Amino acid sequence: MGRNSWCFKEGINKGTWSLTEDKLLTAFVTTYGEGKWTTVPYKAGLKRSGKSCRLRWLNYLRPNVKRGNFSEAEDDLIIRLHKLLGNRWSLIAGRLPGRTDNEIKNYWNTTLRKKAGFLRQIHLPSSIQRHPAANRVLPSSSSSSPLQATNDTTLIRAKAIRCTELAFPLLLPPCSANKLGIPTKQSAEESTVKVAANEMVESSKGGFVEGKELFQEQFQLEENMALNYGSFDDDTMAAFCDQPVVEFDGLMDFESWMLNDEDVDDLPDADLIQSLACLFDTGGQF
DNA sequence: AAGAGAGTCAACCGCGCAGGT
DNA sequence: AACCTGCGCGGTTGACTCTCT
Repeated sequence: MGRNSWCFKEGINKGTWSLTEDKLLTAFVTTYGEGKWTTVPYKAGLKRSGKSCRLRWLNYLRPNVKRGNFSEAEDDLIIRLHKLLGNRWSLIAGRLPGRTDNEIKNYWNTTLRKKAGFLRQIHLPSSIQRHPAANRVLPSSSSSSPLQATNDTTLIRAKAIRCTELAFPLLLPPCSANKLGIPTKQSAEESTVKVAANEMVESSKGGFVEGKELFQEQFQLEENMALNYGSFDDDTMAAFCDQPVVEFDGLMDFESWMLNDEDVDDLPDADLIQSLACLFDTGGQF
């Protein structure tokens, strides 16, 4: 099925690109533009496959490709988007200007997977069932559906389930350890707090609320910042408007966020959006 | 100093989709 | 309907670097 054009041909170079090859490819694409990758090697005088040229351009040579370390804000955004979208690296990359899907994928596999593991320590009692929508089988491109949880990336939408006991990583300002048995901020990264849904706990906004309300508060706070297009700081819980911020206040904003962005070329289809709607639906009761 | 093991990341590979013939 | 072309995607590989002993 049309794979011949990408396949190995006699005398083709493989492996790391040389400076000369980079210059040839950059000069060609800068002059003639992207596209028609199968003809690029011939026209540019490169002994590479078109596929290799495309990859090299997109992941390395293209202008505005951001190199170097990921910021804390980028880490958080990737983790939250991965929780939402799964291994759809191109979609995730679409939300991080200058980052490529390959780079994000590598970064996830080498670094963020562990970090995300901690953030995913939301404790679910065995009796809790996921919302039926989360198990729905999607048509066609379901193999890359954001709902498809990989072995280690179980999609958990806390608002879509009913809990009797709640747990979350401590991202809130430190509460009194004596009152709640909550560790201090310093040890928060290794711990998960368990609070009964009906247990009265101190809210970050002041006063006491039930555990489930605090969890909802925490969840919404995180979700808003993750889906806002600004960076944020877990220590202060303050969003920084260093990039255009899109308010996230539910599915409709999520849809518009995804659909109105010209940089996103792989848009969710109607079923996907419907499924996301189900995930954001509390199912009537928390 | 050197060898082993772990971590990182550029690049490759196979698959599948959309559109054209 | 069947096949071809062009392309994009996600998983995997392997060379290189870093860290530990």
